[in-house]
Amino acid sequence: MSSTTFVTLPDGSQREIPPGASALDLARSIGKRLADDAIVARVNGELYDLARPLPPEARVEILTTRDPEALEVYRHSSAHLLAAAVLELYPETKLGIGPPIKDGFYYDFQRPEPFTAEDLAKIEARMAEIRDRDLPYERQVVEKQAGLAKYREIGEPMKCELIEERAGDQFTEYTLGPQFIDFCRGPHLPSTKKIKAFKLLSIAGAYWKGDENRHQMQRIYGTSWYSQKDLDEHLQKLEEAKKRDHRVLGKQLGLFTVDDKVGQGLILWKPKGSIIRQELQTFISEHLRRQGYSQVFTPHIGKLELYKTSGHFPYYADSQFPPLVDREQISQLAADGCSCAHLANLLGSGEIEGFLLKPMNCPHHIRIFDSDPHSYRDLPVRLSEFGTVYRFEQSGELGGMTRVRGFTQDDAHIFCTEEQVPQEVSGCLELVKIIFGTIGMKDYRVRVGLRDPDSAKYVGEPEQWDAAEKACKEAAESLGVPYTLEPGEAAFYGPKIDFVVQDVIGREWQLGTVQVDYQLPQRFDLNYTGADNKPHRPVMIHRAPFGSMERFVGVLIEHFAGAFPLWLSPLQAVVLPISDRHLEYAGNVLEQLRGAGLRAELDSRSEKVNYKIREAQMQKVPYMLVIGDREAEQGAVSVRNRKHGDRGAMPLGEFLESVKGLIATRSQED
RNA sequence: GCCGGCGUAGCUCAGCAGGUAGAGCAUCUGAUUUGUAAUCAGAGGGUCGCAGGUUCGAUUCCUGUCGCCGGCUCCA
Repeated sequence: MSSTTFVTLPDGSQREIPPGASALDLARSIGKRLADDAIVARVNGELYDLARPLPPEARVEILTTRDPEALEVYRHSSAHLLAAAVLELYPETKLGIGPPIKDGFYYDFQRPEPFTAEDLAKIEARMAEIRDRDLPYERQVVEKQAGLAKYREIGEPMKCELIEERAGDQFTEYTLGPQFIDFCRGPHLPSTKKIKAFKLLSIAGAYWKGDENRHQMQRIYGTSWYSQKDLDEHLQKLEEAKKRDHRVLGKQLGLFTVDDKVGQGLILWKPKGSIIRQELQTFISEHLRRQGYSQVFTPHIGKLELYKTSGHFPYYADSQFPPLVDREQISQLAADGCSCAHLANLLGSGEIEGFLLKPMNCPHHIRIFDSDPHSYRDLPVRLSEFGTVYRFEQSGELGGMTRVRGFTQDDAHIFCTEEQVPQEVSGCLELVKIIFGTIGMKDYRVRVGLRDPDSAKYVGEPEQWDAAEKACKEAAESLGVPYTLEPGEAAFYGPKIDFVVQDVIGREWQLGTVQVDYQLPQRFDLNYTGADNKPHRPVMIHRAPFGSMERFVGVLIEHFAGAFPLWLSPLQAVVLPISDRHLEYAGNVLEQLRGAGLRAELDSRSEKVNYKIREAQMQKVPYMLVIGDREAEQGAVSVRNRKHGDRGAMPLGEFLESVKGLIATRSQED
């Protein structure tokens, strides 16, 4: 054992401290402030508890509240505090896992009784009590077998399972007070009193190890922060987010509705929402024409056989509506004594011919492509359609516009030669970039879904996969935004590039997607005649830059907090006469606004302007045109902008020119 | 699909330890004629999600069902 510990600090300076000294000792020797702010240490690249003795030679970095990793440790320790409180109050509870997560932490518990909201308050109070006891989080190294025996004895079967799976010959555990002990890699805070502000937020069900075949546990979610102020701000932010929720705004602004008499997960677009959708479709159609796409229309159903050929049935039978079967066939089966159970089996296995509500548009487009012979000179053929598809999502997953059972994709399929793939993929990405740029959506991430080499669920030749994955990676690269490679995230027929955004409560949604497919052309035996006068197999690219109109508009509502840019606003201007004697001129103004192509309305109610303004403001109408004596005399309008307030009077013609310009360029300003 | 919570007027919500309900906003009517975020008054509006059960009596308690919310699982 060396007689001194040599420490190198981040600035390169070196120190010698007594052997067995900890990072906390080191911090104290540097300064009280640092010691107070210290959360955890990074020692030779590994995170160390502050109290853990340093090795003889150590590069040490003290992590304080400024470091993101420190916050994770802080929240991990908060999770332990939660578990300790739960065990004190409900000793029969069994522990699962309790990691930190974005903005907080959770812990999974198993207990016969469900936790209630009142329990949560009790647990929170007990957490505060334990926190005030100033208990240290103590790290211990134990031998695997001895440790296992101990956890078996205290009756923690899930901990035993984890130890069996994850531990080497030794593992670490952390205690908190005389009772609480947890198999845990750590590190943790030095003491509970470091935890300043926390709140338990919700209870939810969660399968043990995320496996729906295992038992279900109760997960308690919480959040913790370095100060009450930070916590309050975070809670405030959650409140604000609720107001931006597209389900709330969609109702307030009259954009869409879901009616259980129609069915779960089926969006009814109200007139105002329909305008937004229509504008988006016009917008994208312009770019499709520019990029040489052809538009097609196809029906909502197709023969089951079609989807057997494509492979969608039976791979995805569970998430499809069952096939539509004609009456005669049903009667025949009944006459043959077919039971309901048998019928269900036959339907499930696809042994009864029928029609399927289409889960995807590609088979229809493929049949259009194949309805004519093609030469290499024709390629690429780009077929686009705002095609509505139906998927039977699990009921617990449905909600708002982001997860639905019927939706319209801004879909297209490109049939091209293998050589054309890279160029076509980047063409698709360019389109996505234009769309996101126009909308002003910057917070999206790009996910390149690659095949998982271990899995057999993919179809196609490895060489083709390699080529397609390469094309996707290069295209993502050229996009100039950060992207992640995600093995195992590919579609079964090919790699893909996805665009993922977050909603107001932090959930991620996939929007646009570009997928390279070598598989379907083969399944459908597609051909084109090459320059060598021989048949060749085309490659298909599936792409939908918005993903679906439903999800995209849902995300857009939240992105704009309901205040859509002028070109997308369902109502662009509202005319507000001050009194009845201005009605005639106001009607005149309305006519001219509409004549210029604006979506405008007249508020002719006998209310004060303030009242009308308030209403228009809450409806987030971009322009309010106040009409009084002065305006009527001068042929002017007084312009109030929803964001900038009173802009003063101007001639109507001038106003029209300015908004027409903003609309034509799809400006984000108004 | 699973776990938990919730479902009262168009909306947001109150109420009921079991005696068939109330506010604000919205709507309608009247008055007011108004200058940049709510003028005043009056009226109408609910088989308390739906179906069973317990009870003299259920919006309230129980069961089932449908839907919504949070999470889990899934997501071509």
